[in-house]
Amino acid sequence: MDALTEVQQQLYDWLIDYIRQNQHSPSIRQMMRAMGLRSPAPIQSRLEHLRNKGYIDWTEGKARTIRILKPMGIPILGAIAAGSVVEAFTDSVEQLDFSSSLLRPGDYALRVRGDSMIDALIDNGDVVIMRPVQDPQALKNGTIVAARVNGDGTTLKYYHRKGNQVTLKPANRNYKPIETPAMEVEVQGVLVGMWRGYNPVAS
Amino acid sequence: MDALTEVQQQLYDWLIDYIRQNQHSPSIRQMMRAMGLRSPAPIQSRLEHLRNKGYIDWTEGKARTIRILKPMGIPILGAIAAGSVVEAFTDSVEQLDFSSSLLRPGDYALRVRGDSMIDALIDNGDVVIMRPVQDPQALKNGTIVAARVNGDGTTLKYYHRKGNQVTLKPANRNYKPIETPAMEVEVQGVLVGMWRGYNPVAS
DNA sequence: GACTTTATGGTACAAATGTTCTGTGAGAAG
DNA sequence: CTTCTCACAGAACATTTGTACCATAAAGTC
Repeated sequence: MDALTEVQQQLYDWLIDYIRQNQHSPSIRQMMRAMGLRSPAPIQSRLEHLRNKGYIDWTEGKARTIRILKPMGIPILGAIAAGSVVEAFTDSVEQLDFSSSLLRPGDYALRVRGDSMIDALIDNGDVVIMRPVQDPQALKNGTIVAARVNGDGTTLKYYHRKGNQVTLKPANRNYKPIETPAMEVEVQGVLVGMWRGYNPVAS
Repeated sequence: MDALTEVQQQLYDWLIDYIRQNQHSPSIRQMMRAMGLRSPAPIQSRLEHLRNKGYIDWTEGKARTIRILKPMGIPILGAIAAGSVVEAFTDSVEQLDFSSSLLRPGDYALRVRGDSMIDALIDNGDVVIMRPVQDPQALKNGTIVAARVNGDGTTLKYYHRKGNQVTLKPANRNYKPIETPAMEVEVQGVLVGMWRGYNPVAS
């Protein structure tokens, strides 16, 4: 990714902020005013530079169609020590992207009920993000899947297959694995992510 | 939230899909063509209905400025049993929202290093989403915070305060709590969420 | 100095676009 | 039946808006 000049960076930062707040891109004359300019031409020029450098894109001739190509999300500022006190904030620019790369169309979420996956650090109340499987044959052993056995109900388990025998293992010693023919198992999705929300105002 | 007529629902669904894919709202004539109409007036009418019912909003007179008011995200299809096989998919319409309500401007993420929060089900490599604290005095005991002690480094710990004494407790018996005067503790954020990504193609 | 890139101001134009108005018709509610 | 709401077509208009062109100037590069 090419570097930006100062004014290009200013416009780019403002653009991202505007789109985040308003859910749509501004018009060129809006950017003109925001940058303190009195002509649309400089904005046009900066936008073309931003496009040439791969930061943005838009549909030519159409109003307010600028797209941010770099993933949007919240910045991962650095690493935090959960062991001993070691690391401080850095100026890392890694981004946690919720919009495009992590989630795909078709993904869905499930709220976890129960504690059978507790050893996999998935708790009751957590939200798991699942992705439908196109090719059940390509499923790797050890992946966590949402599977329905015998039309009964959907459970979250480790998936293990040996020949035509499938074992669904919970991550909790108090529960027993389910062993059944592959025919009986309908894999509804593989685990791609997990979200746990905290309420900061709790006592 | 008021109910929608069939054509209104169609337009609304198409709108959400379009905005999700293109990062900007379509024009009225685009919607017209997508709905198979030959006049912009019906779209105008449907949009006003959607606005009156609280689903969308836009800036009058400006092109492509429609905003979706209902949170966007991926649908939470239901609950999944992690204990025993109990629940099936439902037609729940709850949404896991990554764009507006869960995350706020100013939020940032940190990648967790170490295992001191393992008993809180936060693992090495997880990404925690933190929110800056406006009023450190209002911090409740028991919340998980990113705190810097004595200018040393930032750690993720449970926050407990008693008078002017602050205790930062790890969620791992192998580590000891840090006890220090409140003066020495700089709380950089409270935990509002946690994300763990899985790679479905792993063996 | 000559040349290129970038930044800026000003103006102009065609296309895109939101909006309004008129008229017609279907269906539900009273 | 009357009334109301909603849906659709067609046309027209004013504004917004992307784009192009011309000219000036500052800064860096050769």
